[in-house]
Amino acid sequence: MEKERILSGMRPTGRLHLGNYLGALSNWVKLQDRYECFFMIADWHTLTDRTDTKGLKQDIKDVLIDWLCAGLNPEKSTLFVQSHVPEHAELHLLLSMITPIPWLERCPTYKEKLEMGQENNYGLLGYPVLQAADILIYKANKVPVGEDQVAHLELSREIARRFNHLYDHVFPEPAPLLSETVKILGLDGKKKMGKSYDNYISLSEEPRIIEEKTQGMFTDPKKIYLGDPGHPQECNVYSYHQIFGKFLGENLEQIFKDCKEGALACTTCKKNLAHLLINYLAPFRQKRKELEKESLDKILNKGKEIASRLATSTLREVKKAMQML
RNA sequence: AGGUCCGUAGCUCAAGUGGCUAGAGCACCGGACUCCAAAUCCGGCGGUUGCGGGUUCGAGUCCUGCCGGACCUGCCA
Repeated sequence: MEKERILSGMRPTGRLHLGNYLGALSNWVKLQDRYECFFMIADWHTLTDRTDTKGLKQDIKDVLIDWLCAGLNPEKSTLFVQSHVPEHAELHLLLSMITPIPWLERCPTYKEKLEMGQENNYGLLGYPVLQAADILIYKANKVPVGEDQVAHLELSREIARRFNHLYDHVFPEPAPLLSETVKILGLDGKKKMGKSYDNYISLSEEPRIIEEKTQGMFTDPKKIYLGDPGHPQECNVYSYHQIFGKFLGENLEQIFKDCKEGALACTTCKKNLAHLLINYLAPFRQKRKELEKESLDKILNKGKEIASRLATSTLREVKKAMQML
């Protein structure tokens, strides 16, 4: 029986951080064996809010390197850059003709971005249509998404349905693949980890920087003096211990108890965490060092080839269905 | 293409009819306080006022050209 197909993507934001890894990437790695996977670096999508394209190439490379460090395997999965397969754009154009604007205007992410003061450009409004094209051009059955992406995926399904109804049954409706992911808050303990909040730890972070950053983490505001009882269940540093502790065999119960009794100083607790993270990330740093020396064009070229073949074939079906061939 | 308005610190905005060294909040950095961090209190950094000309003793402010942006009208893609 044929494997189901998956498409997912990330925007080229440069080096990835723990949030990217725990929230999506580590899950992708697991999906590789069960599904036929297409993983895309969405450089076109990033243009909706990035006009400065200096450094974009490096950002793409950095994302790819981190993917490989995390365990994405180009022998198993197709890793490619969106703009290397221009068929996405052609399908996007065709789909845009059957997509009513109100469908796009009511997207929560779109409305949020506008409220944030982002420029209301054509590409931003059409973002979900391009996303639909990304998915449908590979006839992906499943799309691993976070909660925040469900609405956009719903739109892809509607567009697929509409196309199938108007022309011919070309597209399978892509279903969301919700998998349990680890949510990690940023170093500030307030917002989710994100590059733009500057509250992250990169997968490739230098040990010295990891020490500095963990030292600056937000802790329990009720624990002022050394010896004060802590509240580990509400402390962001403890939640990091919970996430990463198992990898180095930490005794979580002991930490919890010591913190609660005031026996564990936050400084010590943070030093331990830094040590933990440095060890946890050591393999990433090691792997990156090796990969940085290599040319990765081979991987991207292979990805482009496989993706293009499929994309071209789907696009031909689409145009046939529309009586354009 | 034409018309109206606008452009001041990284961000949001101040600077009566031209007039002292262009100010404040947020952000950032440092200090105090903490085992750290946060909160709070001090202190600091930060500007060729979009660019170039002009009028004037004196221009962020007035005139002009360009650049950039918002909105309106036309062009019936």
